[in-house]
Amino acid sequence: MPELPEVEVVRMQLAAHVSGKRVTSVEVLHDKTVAYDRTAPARLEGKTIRSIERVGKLLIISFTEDDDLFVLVHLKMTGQFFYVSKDETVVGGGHSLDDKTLFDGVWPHKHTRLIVRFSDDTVLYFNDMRLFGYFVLSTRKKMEQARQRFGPEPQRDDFDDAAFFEKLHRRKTTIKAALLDQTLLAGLGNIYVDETLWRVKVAPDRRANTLTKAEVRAVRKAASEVLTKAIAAGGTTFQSFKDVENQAGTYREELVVFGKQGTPCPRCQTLIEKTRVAGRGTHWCPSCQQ
DNA sequence: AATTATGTTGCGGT
DNA sequence: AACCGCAACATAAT
Repeated sequence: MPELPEVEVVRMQLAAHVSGKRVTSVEVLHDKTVAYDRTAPARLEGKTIRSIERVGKLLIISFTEDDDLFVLVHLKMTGQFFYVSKDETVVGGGHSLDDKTLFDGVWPHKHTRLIVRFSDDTVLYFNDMRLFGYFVLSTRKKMEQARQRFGPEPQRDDFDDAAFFEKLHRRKTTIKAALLDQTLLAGLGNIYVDETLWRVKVAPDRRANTLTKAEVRAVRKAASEVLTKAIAAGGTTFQSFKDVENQAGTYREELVVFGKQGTPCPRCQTLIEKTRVAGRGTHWCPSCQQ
């Protein structure tokens, strides 16, 4: 269930390990993963990976030999990549609820949906337990359309705070629902929204249109800091998730409210509550978040 | 057995 | 024409 930091960690790992490699075969193990077009991935055979980019939580793979061919990958809740070299050493990464089932040292396993093999005998596995994720071929036009559905990412230095305020000001929904909307702001998910709102002392069920300009600026800044720190920590890991070179992301240690219900708020000692906002489990301090 | 899960999308209603 | 809230997608753990 990766959010922007986890997807960025995966992107960096993939860029380091498969950029410049030539695809020799793509094996589709589950049709839904490729939008039921099981023959399409064969078009990747013989192509060399040029780059791996990320927009919000979406990965975009491009190829040296074809300007109009892209792969769009979304991990959704349980998608993960593992990159395995000839000697079976894991040097790729992914994310899972519980790697006892999803990452048991055997490839492929029951949740492996697609296998990409490269000319140097290395292999990339795409696993996705819940089958919400996708790995689909795209034209440049469709790729651009997908890109345009995302709002700006909070870390951008050209972020337009005034435009963001105007958008939020027109929203009647809760600030939490608004921050989860990827067309407004790209990258935050349930964990990092809760962490961001705690930092700026805003209650998750406040109406988005009640935030002041100063609060909106603070939200953007806090979101940026949270995402940047989470990337630096290798993402957030629950259960026993393993990451780059078999390391777990350590941002979990820095979480203040997510999963901390019943523990004292580090700012005011009031107990953190877990409620439901925007249909999601929501963690917050009822005293200092207003 | 029922509830929950770090994400998005499509639907009916406003 | 937006915008809103919620069910749906599919699987496993508690």
